[in-house]
Amino acid sequence: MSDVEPAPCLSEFLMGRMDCRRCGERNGKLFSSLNVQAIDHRSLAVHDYEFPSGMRILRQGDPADAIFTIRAGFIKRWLTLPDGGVRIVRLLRPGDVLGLEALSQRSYDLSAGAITAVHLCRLPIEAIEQLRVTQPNLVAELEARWRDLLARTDRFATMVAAGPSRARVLKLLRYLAQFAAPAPCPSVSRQDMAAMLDVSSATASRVVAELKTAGLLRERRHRFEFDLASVEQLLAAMPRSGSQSRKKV
Amino acid sequence: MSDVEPAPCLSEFLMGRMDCRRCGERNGKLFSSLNVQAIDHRSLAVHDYEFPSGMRILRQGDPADAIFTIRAGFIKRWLTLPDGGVRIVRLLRPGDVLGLEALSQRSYDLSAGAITAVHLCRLPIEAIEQLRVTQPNLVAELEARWRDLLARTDRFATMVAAGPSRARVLKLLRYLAQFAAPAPCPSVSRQDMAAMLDVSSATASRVVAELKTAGLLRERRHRFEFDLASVEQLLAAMPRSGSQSRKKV
DNA sequence: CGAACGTTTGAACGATGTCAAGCGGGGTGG
DNA sequence: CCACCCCGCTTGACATCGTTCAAACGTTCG
Repeated sequence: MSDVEPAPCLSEFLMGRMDCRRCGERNGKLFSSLNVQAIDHRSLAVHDYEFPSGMRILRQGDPADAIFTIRAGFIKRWLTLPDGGVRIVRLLRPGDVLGLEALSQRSYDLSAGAITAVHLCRLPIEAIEQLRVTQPNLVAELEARWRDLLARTDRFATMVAAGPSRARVLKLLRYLAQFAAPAPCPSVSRQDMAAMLDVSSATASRVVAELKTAGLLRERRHRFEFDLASVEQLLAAMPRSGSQSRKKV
Repeated sequence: MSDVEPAPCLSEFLMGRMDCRRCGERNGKLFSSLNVQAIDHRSLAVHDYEFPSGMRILRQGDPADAIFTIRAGFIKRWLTLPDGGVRIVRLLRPGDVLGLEALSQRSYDLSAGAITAVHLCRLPIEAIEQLRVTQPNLVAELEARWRDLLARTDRFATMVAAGPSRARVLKLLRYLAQFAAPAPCPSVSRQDMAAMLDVSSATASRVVAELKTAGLLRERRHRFEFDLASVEQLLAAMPRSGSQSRKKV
């Protein structure tokens, strides 16, 4: 599942103009406290898009003129190192906002790509700025999203992408299952695993392959299907599941 | 430099009541756009504190009723894993705000400790909330700080705490020097290095020791003194300075 | 002066990254 | 519609790196 070349223009995947009222009904959690009807839909259209799995959505450094609410599917955000290498920095899921940095910067500082097929709404920053003055709760909403993003990043770094390599892969599976719930756990390419965990793709491949031959995991239709308890058990049985970490503090 | 036991009460380190006007003069960058005189100093006192190196300042889970601006010194923030292990998640420096999460949560979600002697101002959240309504730029200021914190965390995880263990230690030294500038590079305990980089303290110790015997680094008065160029050079000469990372994306 | 703790250092095993070759699937073009 | 090709996955062999374990040293603090 490699990344597809960038669309010359997002409009290729434009589905239509959104009716925010209806969206609010369906996705109670999205900007829950927000009265989206306050958006001046005449001048600032909210459109929704569907991207196929693997599609690049944002490129690091792109001019940032909108944020996106994720209505369905999973997204990865990554950065490109000076040497050309790639590191995946976080995952986003339905209910998350993609591209928050657009609200205080003029360019995206991470690339974004669809891990699965994705459905999202594009909100021009002008629309948000407009709401900011009329909707006082929006400020708290945004603040909570920043905080949540940071906390998730911290947790991922310490609880998933740390410890012995093989353990990291297992922890990633556990994380993915919980992260995706109630949606099924999306399958992730070995290379993406490697880029998330800082392990070699060979190691990622080996661990997954071993789980498969042990009958504990299967991969069908771009889904990982496995028994969470078994993975937990393997992790627990693992010699020092990732802690030469000092206990005393 | 282990962590000192928690102070029963911060007031032990209370230096006095602050005059925000004078503080603003000295630290142009702190909440630069902010008119701190708008704080009602009668009811909501701003006090400043000095902590010795090693002192624990905040404990994960503590009730969060204030943020702190860092006027001098360096601070680490860490989380305690379920198994009791410790992972240092980020560093803060003069000009940073400690405990931003207090503004949208009722408890701190990371512990904080002084890496060096530290001087900070305590701002009750009530004071900030008060300013929020009178000072419209404060919202943007806070948003920028969240964004910055996240970007720094991303960068640290990908550019410092990744790659071969020995390279991580070197990258940490490079990072520290740049991070601390123009202040001198503070020395960091091998255990803290280990907790930041997810390597063993033995490895951290070995790399530092080797640099010392090579005459490239010395540790005096809780300072690392070394030639940045030499460390860069070592890193460059390092076999694959941390990239089995895929190039193509 | 003793105890506690962190650092240093050695030795050895195990884990993991690198390299390389073979396989398989999906997409493209004939 | 089929064949080929490209790319990612798999898998083995191997060398190296890094963790673990353990012991000794030094320093700080009581």
